[in-house]
Amino acid sequence: MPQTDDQIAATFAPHDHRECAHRVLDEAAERLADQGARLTPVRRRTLEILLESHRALGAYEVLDRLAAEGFGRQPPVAYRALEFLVQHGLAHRLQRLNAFAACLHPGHDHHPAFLICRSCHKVAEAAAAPVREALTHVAGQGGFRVERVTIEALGLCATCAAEDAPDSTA
Amino acid sequence: MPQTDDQIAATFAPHDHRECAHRVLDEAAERLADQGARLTPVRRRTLEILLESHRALGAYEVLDRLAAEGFGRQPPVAYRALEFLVQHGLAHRLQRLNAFAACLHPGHDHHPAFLICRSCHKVAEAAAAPVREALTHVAGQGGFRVERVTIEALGLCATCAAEDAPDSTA
DNA sequence: ACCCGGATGTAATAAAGTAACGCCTTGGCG
DNA sequence: CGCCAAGGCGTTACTTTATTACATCCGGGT
Ligand SMILES: [Zn+2]
Ligand SMILES: [Zn+2]
Ligand SMILES: [Zn+2]
Ligand SMILES: [Zn+2]
Repeated sequence: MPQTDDQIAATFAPHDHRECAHRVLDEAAERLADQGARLTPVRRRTLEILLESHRALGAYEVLDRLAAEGFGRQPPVAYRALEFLVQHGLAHRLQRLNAFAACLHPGHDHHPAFLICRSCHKVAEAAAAPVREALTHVAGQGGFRVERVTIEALGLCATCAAEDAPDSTA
Repeated sequence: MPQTDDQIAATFAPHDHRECAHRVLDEAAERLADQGARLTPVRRRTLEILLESHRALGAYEVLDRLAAEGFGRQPPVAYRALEFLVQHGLAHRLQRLNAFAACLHPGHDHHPAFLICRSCHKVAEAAAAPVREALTHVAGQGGFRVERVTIEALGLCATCAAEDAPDSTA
């Protein structure tokens, strides 16, 4: 399974995020090497940018960052890098947000459910298997064969709920 | 519950669609009257347009239709009518498609799961309760309180699967 | 050196969505 | 009736998101 309950809480709770980023980046490099895919500078930098926080970034936010660092400043630069990362399971696209987030569990279940906190805007990945199973069952009864699912939840994370404040971007 | 398994199959199978549309339109008018909301000409026509098929339409497709019939030809015309319908539970927005579909079960569960056939492009509404429950449970273990969910499945409907052809727009 | 495919970069354009404003109708009220 | 407030409709203008098309560059194989 992609992540335990602790990992959901860990995403939202304050933590040493450097460690998150390093771990994922290392795993990413390794996975790509296996697949014979190249982690070029733009791609690597794009992943690093996504990894800077647990928030999802729009393609144009990423593009601005890349452009500021000397990479191309046209939309395809960002879209291509992001698409590459998504295809190789290193990032996810959030439909509700038109945004992208680094995958924190590369190599595991690549179609997780997303939990989006409406207060801190962080995004956590949750195990989608049970959810997908329920959906596949319901659909199957109607003769529909599910191939891909999008599961995104909007809500309030434990950390924000504890603060009880209406907003916090910590 | 919003719909039975039969209703999923019914959506995808050939059927007298006039009947679908009439039934929903009547229910819609009734519901709006209860709520004191007005089903104005643009709004009514927008709903009728969505009801013409079980496919989801983009805002601009709807707009083109409205414009051709003498309504305004600027985006807000379509977006306002669509938003009104969504807010009153008469239509749904599909995140994956950036598109809208008439709700075929107004008055019931207003946050269904959507089953989108990749071949005929029809959209069916499935009972989301069990799915949402599974998600709420998983999220809850991580301390996340789910408030709204988006559940959309891409796949193949029974009718298209039976035809076994890779594509059919019937 | 030559060629090739993949990766970058660009310009240009499409598609989706929103803000802001004015006019007109509806419906309540003196 | 005349008046006003609210809501609905239409328009202009604009923002945000995403794609198409094409030139260039780089690395590896021959
Ligand atoms: Zn982290
Ligand atoms: Zn939060
Ligand atoms: Zn029908
Ligand atoms: Zn189908």
